[in-house]
Amino acid sequence: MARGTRRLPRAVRAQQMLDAAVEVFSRNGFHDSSMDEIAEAAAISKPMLYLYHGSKDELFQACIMRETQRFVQAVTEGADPDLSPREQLARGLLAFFTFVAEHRDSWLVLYRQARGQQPFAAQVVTGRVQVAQVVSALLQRSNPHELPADHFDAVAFALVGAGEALADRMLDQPEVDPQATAALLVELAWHGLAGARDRAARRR
Amino acid sequence: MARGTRRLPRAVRAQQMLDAAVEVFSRNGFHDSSMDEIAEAAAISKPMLYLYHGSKDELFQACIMRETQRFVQAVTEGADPDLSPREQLARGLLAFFTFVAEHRDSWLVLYRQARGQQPFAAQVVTGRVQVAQVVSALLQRSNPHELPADHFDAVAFALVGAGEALADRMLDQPEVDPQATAALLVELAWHGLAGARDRAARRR
Amino acid sequence: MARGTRRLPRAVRAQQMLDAAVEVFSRNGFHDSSMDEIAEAAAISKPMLYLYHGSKDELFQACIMRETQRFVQAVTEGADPDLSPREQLARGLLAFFTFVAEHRDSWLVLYRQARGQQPFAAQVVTGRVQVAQVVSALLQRSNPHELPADHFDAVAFALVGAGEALADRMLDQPEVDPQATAALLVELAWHGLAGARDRAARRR
Amino acid sequence: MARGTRRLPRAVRAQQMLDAAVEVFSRNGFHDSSMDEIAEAAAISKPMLYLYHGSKDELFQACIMRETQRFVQAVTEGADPDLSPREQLARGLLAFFTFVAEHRDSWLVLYRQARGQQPFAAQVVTGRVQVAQVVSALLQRSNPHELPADHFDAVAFALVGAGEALADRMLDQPEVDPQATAALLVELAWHGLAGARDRAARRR
DNA sequence: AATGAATGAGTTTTCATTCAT
DNA sequence: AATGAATGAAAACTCATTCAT
Repeated sequence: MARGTRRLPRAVRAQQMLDAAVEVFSRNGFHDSSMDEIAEAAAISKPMLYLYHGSKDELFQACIMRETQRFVQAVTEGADPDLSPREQLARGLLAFFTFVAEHRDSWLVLYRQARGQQPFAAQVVTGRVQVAQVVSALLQRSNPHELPADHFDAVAFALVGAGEALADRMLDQPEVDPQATAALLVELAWHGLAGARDRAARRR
Repeated sequence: MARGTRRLPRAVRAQQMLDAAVEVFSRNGFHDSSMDEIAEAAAISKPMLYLYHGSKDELFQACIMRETQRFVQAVTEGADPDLSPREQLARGLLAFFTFVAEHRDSWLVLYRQARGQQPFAAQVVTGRVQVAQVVSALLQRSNPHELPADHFDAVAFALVGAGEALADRMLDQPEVDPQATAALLVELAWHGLAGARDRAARRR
Repeated sequence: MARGTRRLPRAVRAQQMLDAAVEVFSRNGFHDSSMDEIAEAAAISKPMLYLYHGSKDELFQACIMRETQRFVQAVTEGADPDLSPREQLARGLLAFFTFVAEHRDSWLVLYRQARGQQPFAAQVVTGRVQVAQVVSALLQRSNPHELPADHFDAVAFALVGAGEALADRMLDQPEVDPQATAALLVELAWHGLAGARDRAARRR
Repeated sequence: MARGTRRLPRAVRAQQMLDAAVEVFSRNGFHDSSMDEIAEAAAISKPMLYLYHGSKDELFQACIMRETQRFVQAVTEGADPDLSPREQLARGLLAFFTFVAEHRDSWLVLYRQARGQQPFAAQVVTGRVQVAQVVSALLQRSNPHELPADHFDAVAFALVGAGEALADRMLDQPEVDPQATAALLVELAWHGLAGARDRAARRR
């Protein structure tokens, strides 16, 4: 307070470093990113990186955590427990695809880089499992029939994988938009190919 | 240290080395696997690795190519164009999940390691796209309705992603068997959650 | 192990390294000098060598360039265009032999090591050709007769070779001094053996 | 000639290997020539190289010795003690330049490669000194004046150096022929630049 | 007599990481 | 608070040399 405007220097600095780190990591991968390069991208000296983030591993950790959090927040934001499960899924997926489209780097760090790097993969996998569990619960609520919970877990996993693949595809094909992708996946989840066929038939 | 049989013919040695390399790469990742470690795992000296495979990159390449070929062969083997699309998909998926269950390392190298490593990712992605196209063609044949090809491409990608995720899950949960996983995914593809519900209802 | 002064400014350190490198290269030759040995001779760590000079090749390059420059400067220093060609040559040769006597290592690196090493030989040869051309011009000016320029080029080359050989001999025979060697070569250049003979006759 | 021509016993084989070795060494230098490459150039297996020549060093030694001997023989061949010293020198130089022109590789191995390589340089230097002594004796006989032997030694060295430089130049300029080069150097030795000038004057 | 198979010992090079100021 | 200077440790890669057949 005494310094008024110099209120959050540390925190801001730390964020700037993370920005640079995420950018570099997503571009070159974990191992092919040197601390030198990251320091340069952040326009600070290497000792500063170490002072703020401890080590390369911890820095990568910090990246993962921040991006995970952003990701979770973006997807959770519009959640509304009063909506139907299907509508909840639809909104979540739309948020997801939108996030990926707008935060390429975040997504690539999480999905491409972190998953293959031994000490960090577990963390990402855990996150994925949690998302799957939320989806599973959603599906169970929408299908109050006598099916084992395990069935819905599996389906949820499949949906998550499908979402990831479509996100990946979207990154390669700029003409595909998040809206359409989300709609497709919801339909696929609810009615499978049959749904698409029927929908097409109805349209006629 | 009893190095097994010495003086093997080239072809055999080359395979031994690939076996060791796949094992080590799948365990540690590309960068955290040293040529020393691989040489030791193969029970040969490092120069042999270089003599037979040129460089670490080329060795990894060779791993990817061999495992890709094995993978493609396993999944393609039972293909029968006379069957219905659904049946073809069912068989392909069964072969796929069986392969993953029986060749953990192959799958991990391809799915986890190669996809994140800059110079090799393209190759794996290409393979994935090809698989998706085959699936897309299959789906189109089974749904002779007025839907754009692009729709089926997207659905095919989603299926591929779903398959990968379920394969991943299977590796963590030994009680899940390939048969059930394949059945689940076919059902999901054809009828979505509705399918599962109806099936459950019918069962009652 | 009392590493002399630590934490020197860049420029000074870079020179220290070149000093050590020239010494080691001149002693062992390019290939038989390891970066380890050079680092030790420079009393610094290997990474410093790479940080300051890029690679072994570049380090050798840097040595050649610095020593070439020193050499050229030493030989050119006393040049005076107003003097007679013969006097100019005499001074140049004296400077040359003096330089060699006082900078053994410089000379050996340039003359012995660099000339045989494939990527660097060209550079040294080029320098030699330039020196020969200067000498050739000098000779032409002192012999305004109808002889083709090519003749003087050849003679200049011969003189350069003679100078190198005498320099080499001087290094093996400490009692031979630069002064006498330079005088000998000038005389030889101007009058050949006849000159020596006549001079001897005159002396009688 | 199924196996007919497989007569060539040890000696011939050994020579073939030396041929290959000289060619490779002169092309790449000592260190950048691998035993693999030499074996391949000689169209035999590596163990044969070792069987016949012991080690890389010994092989290089053998090359130097054979080429030195060829060189000495070529230059000595036309020697005739009854001729005048000047004529003897002229013949020797002609033989020398002719040899260099016709045996590029031999010369390059001796002059360029061997002189810089630590364990072998001494041998080449010794040969050079011996040649210089022969020349020195020649010069003394042709100048029966009161000059110290040491003077002639120095002049002889200068001549040797001049010869080497002109040989080097000749290799780069194919239009220069041995005959002219030898004549030039003899004239230079006997009368220096004055000789050339007078000769030019006489021609007019 | 000849060779394909194999390796020990080294080299250059690159980082993540820490001093000293 | 910030950084230029410095390094320990390890990795990829090569090559002269030797077995075992």
